[in-house]
Amino acid sequence: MEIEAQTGLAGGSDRSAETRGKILDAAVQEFSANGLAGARMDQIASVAGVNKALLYYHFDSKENLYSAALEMISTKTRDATMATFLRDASPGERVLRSALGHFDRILAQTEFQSLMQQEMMRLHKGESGAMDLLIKRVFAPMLAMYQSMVREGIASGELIDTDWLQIHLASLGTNVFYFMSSQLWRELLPYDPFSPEVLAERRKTVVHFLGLAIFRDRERGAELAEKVLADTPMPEIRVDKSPFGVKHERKK
Amino acid sequence: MEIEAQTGLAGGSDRSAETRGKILDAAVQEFSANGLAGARMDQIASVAGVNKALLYYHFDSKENLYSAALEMISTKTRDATMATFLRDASPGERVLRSALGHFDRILAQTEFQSLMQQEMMRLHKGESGAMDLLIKRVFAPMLAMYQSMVREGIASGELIDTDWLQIHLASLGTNVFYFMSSQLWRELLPYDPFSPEVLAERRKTVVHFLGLAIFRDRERGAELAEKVLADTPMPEIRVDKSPFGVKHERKK
DNA sequence: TCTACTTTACTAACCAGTTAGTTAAACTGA
DNA sequence: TCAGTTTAACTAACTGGTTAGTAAAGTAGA
Repeated sequence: MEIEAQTGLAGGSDRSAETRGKILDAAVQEFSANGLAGARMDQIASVAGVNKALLYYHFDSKENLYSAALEMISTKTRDATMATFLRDASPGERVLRSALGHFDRILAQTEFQSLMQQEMMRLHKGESGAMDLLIKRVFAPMLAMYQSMVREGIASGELIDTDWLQIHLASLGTNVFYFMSSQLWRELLPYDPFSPEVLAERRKTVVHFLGLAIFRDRERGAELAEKVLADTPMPEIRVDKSPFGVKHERKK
Repeated sequence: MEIEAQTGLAGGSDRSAETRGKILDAAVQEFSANGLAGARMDQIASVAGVNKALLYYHFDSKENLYSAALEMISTKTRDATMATFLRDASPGERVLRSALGHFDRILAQTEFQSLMQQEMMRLHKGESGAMDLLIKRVFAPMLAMYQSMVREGIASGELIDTDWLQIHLASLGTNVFYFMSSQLWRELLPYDPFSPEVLAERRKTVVHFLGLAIFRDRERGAELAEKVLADTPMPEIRVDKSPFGVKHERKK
């Protein structure tokens, strides 16, 4: 028995696995750009270079394909994140590293963030969809690890004595908010908030600020921030920035 | 000449103004719950208690109605926010107050936040829509005021010397992220993250954390946080929490 | 000969927007 | 003061474009 068959519903050959991969990639693109309702099955088929009927052959429905795409990208993201937590370093340093990793991951791959935002809004409306699974398999383990990391840091006296969730929210929230509102900053700030230079500066500021905010000894926080930044280069920014996805408009 | 006629497109009688108000309220509800694409004109009409054609009589199109609804609620929010900035207090205290005010505003009225989130995603896709106007009339003045407030605080030595934008992002980001992911926390945390007690605790933590993070003198930050919290009671939480909006499903 | 895939043509639903008409209040002039 | 006229506010029923999903028959490779 093979190891796959997690996401797809049909067949199991090499060829079909490859095709499913192409479809999933196209689906991630289309869904992250247009949302579940806004995405067009024809567009996904066209980008994947296959016939529309094939989407229904492999994944039974639009929702099914959506779930599969969501699961694929989430698993990827989880594995990348968990790696940060497991480094050999003090809890405080790992908190800084994970904040930086989060920043870089959003930079390098917008799709996950975009899909999550949409999924949050769907969850709000009670259309849980594929989220239940993700919560158990992706978010719960990540959060548990984060929690024990921060608690360890508080217990050892390295970090200030505050709610561990607050540190988590402050780290992630700042990044998510910045990228979420990116187009707003573009209009509001007198400089381009997504030029490589400005991004590098933001990255620094995020980590330094966190260093000043959460460490008992602010000087140590600043030093660690410096160290973490020094050995983590900023990822390449993808060039396909703004026009990401295709608009679908009704004709008049 | 009358003062109104800003949002609506037709007539100007008392009766029509009242009807337009009802339609706009219904529209805010439906659009914030379902997004521009997901909202149903039939549903808005039904909630407003009028015929669908009347929506087209008063506002020419779905997009037009959307813009009008967005503008109405944004103006409301801006006025509430500006009030915080203008209090007679030190810059640092006003920063704390505005963070708390932001938290409370999201609590008391989810619609604005929800609409903004959606509008951010549309902006990303280049469908700027009504946002250009809002940026000039709502966000630009708020941001300018915030910036000078923080800079004043840094200049006087009250606040740490960091990018003013970082303080802004950290304050707002934490709140936005918490409420955006509310349903996720509901599943992940061992307690209800939206019970009045937990919310009160979050509110405290947010302000205290900011006090510790941005003030040169941490003790002063803690004291000011205490003071600000003491004279700002938490708003009532609306009871119509989770099921906000109506789902639209295709029939099989 | 089976699995993976294509092609073409279709349907059923959905939903923004329109049309053609109704109601009632306000205005007009003799 | 009231019949006649206009106009703003509103409705019921329909139209037409769009799109998820299906059906059925066929092709290519291993």
